[in-house]
Amino acid sequence: MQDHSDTVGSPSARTPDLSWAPIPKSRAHELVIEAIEEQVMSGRLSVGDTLPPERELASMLQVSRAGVREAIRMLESHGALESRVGAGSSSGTIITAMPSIALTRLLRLHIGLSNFPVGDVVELRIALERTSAGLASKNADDAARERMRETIERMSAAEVDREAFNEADTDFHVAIAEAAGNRLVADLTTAIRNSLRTQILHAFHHREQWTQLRDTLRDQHREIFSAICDGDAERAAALTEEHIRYAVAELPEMKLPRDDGSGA
Amino acid sequence: MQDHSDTVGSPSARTPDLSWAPIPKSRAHELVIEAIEEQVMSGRLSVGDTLPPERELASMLQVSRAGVREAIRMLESHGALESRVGAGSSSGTIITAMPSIALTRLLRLHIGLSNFPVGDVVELRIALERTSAGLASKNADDAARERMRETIERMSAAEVDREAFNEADTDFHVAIAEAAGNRLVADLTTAIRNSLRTQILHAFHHREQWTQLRDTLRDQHREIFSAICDGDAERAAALTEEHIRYAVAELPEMKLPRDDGSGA
DNA sequence: AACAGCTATGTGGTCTGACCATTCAGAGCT
DNA sequence: AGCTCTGAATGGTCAGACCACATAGCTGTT
Repeated sequence: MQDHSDTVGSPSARTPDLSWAPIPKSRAHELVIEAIEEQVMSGRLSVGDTLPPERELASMLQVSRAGVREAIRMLESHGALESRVGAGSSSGTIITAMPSIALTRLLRLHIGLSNFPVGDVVELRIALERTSAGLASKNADDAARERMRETIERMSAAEVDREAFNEADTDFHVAIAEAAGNRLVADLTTAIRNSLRTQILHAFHHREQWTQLRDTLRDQHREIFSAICDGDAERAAALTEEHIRYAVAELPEMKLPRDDGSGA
Repeated sequence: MQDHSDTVGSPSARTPDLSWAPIPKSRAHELVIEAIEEQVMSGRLSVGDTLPPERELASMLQVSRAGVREAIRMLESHGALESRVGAGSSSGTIITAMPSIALTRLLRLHIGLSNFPVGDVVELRIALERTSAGLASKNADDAARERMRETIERMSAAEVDREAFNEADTDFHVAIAEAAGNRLVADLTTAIRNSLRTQILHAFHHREQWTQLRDTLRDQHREIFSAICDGDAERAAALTEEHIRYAVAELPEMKLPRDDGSGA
């Protein structure tokens, strides 16, 4: 933790620039977070390790247990921790690595707050999936290709309904992202997909006759799949962008953010 | 996401693969989060509004104040809330919209946990900034162009040191992202840049003679700037990718994540 | 009346201490 | 050996108190 006494500043400069205000972090839980983050950054704590028990951490850092718990909650909300009750080796608060869940919640929240228009999200999705498709064209192995093929098969099933189709659709894009070999991009792709899940499904249901749309989307998947198998990165990327733009254009209801508040 | 061991896996079948485990939400703070999120998603709460006081919320939801506070911390860590002490109108817990800070912390944390190799981050950065450059070529207004020009000027100053150069460098890329008119992409770009800030600076300092590198990078910025002013999206994107790849290649030290744990 | 200063009040921030619920390791019994 | 049961460790929750802080509004002076 840095001392917040660094008001120093350059004497000669006349307020040189902004620089984030060096807010005095007086809040206890932030100290705890800093302490934990320091351990993580220095490598003394890594995935799988367990934190000291809350009570112990509290006494070590000289804060109350509530403060420790608040810090743990914040880290947990970032997908960096997980708490398990009980005794023994598998209990306690352990360092984890589940950023995509955290990213999903974060994106969903801010989309809900209308900070991120759906159009912006779509643009990001295109950027990500172009990259994924390109990388997948080079890196995909047989198993990955099989996963993609399987989703297309599911999309082709005669009895497929909207939910199942959407699932298969999602799985196809996630499979590409994972095949690309870039965890970060894959996680972000998953997060975006999950953030928009409700709205996509909503749009699908507002589509009276969807069999034609379904077939078109499935065929586009086939083409993308083909390009990836051919190792044609450029074509895969272009087709992916085209596919996404087409889908968005065909599902205008997706842009309606406000729905009912009934969570599933 | 966690290990993708949870995905498919069973080739034979159905496995609706619902993803979301039916977690028994026994934890109190999760209920509180759901309650707040519901208000947000339904639009009853939006940016600027204030939440009921903690004590009141606690009694309304029939949980302890500690539970409420933990929920608030989690939302706060996502940049969706901010708490202020005191009385009167500007106090209390208010809904905010600061996703970029949250994204920064999240990325930094997971990069620290080695979940996201620097190479993956770079790939994402390229995807984002290609998009930004492309969009900026179409959307940039005079003010935005002026901001970019100013950063190039700062990079050209005779007395510029590594810190100042890095600041200007960052500002240039952020200016492009903002000029693109896509908040989400801009925030992510900022977050990535901030996440890597320490390591970039570290790499810069390990570079004995850096004047040549500095000039090259600055010239690349000039070219990108020129392409954007010309409205040449394709060229701007290509130059940006080239620029980033060049910088990464020239700063190999950036890939060393582990440092010493001694605070500066 | 206008202003300055003080106080009341409401808010988050923190701490303490207790108790509950869950889980596992190991003692003890069959 | 195998099973059962108990103890202990751990997170989950709660209640109540007090502190720090910032505004709103009252009070007193000019």
